[in-house]
Amino acid sequence: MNAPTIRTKDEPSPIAAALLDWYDRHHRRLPWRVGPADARAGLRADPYRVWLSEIMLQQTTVQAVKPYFERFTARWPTVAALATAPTDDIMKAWAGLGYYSRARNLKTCAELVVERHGGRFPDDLEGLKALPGIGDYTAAAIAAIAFDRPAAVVDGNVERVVTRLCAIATPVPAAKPEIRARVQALLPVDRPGDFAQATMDLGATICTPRRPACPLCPISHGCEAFSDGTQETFPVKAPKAVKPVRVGAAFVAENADGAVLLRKRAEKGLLGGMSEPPTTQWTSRADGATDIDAAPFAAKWRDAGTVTHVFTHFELRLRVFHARVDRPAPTGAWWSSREDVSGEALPTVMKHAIETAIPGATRKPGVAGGRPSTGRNDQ
DNA sequence: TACGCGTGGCG
DNA sequence: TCGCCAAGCGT
Repeated sequence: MNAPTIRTKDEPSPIAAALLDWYDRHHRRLPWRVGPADARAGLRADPYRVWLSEIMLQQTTVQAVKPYFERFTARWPTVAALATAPTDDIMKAWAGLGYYSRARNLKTCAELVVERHGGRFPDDLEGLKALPGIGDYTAAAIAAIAFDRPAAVVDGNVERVVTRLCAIATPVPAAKPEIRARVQALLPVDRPGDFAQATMDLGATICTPRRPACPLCPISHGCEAFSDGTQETFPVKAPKAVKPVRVGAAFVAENADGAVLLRKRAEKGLLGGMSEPPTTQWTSRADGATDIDAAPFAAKWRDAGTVTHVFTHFELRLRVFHARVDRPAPTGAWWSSREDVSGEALPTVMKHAIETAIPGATRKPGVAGGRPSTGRNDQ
């Protein structure tokens, strides 16, 4: 940190002033955002849209979130509308975005906002943090962006910007308290929401993990790491554990009409509440059950190939079998018609498994490029 | 504190 | 190709 500058109470620090000035000129335009000009005219973003976007953006890129955000807000324009939506509809709309506990919490949180808070989000950190799915970061982001509260917003971008700015060598996440204190000290009292978004924009576009564009950075003059030429060494991270490999099998059953047999996973845990074709248990043992013997019922199972999918903490190798069968769905399962499959709450890994067995099955039917209704894929 | 929890894009 | 990583939260 540079020598502290003497300034009057409400005057932003030179760093914050430079950052806000840069934000005024270079801010990103995003569907959930109110631009700096409107913000300074007193306009605030809709707390519902800020909340929804922040939940979607947890560990997820802006590019991936955009279409989901548009679909959600078009279908459920208010928190009250979302609160009354069937959980299954929300899970289906969330399918593909990942971290599905976010979708379950989304519904619960909307209900609580309606029941406990009359349909309005709390405007303080404590009230926000009491809601499911809202932690330190999201509470601060909503408080600052939607309610202009002087909250220190610390996400991965801010961690990177601040550890470089102040050359903080403590590994993250242990450095979190120190980072938060630095942010709080920099906070401009009159524009906390813009400051939060400015810091995140800087991290996303200039102060990037690799090859940061320091010559374009509005606060490089105050950056310790830049002056040392060590910017790419921050933030310091603890070494990560190796990923174990798990193996299993998925059984994609297709009937004469092209319907696919699906079942629902347990509500909690991995891919909780989502749908899938029947699979074996996934085991880290190399000799895990990947055989036809593990099929949910006897059929002429054909080995369709293997899907490899990397989760956060393990790698899954899923051997895929395919069969034409004509029988009622077992208890707890259902035949999902050709038209319905694309709209099911299928995680990406399960879509891939089904595609491996039946190319085109999870794409929307009736459009060019879809699988012809008479097409057979048996080899 | 450390782990469980998805997915897609990028160099 | 593949490891890294992206606006974290809950337990």
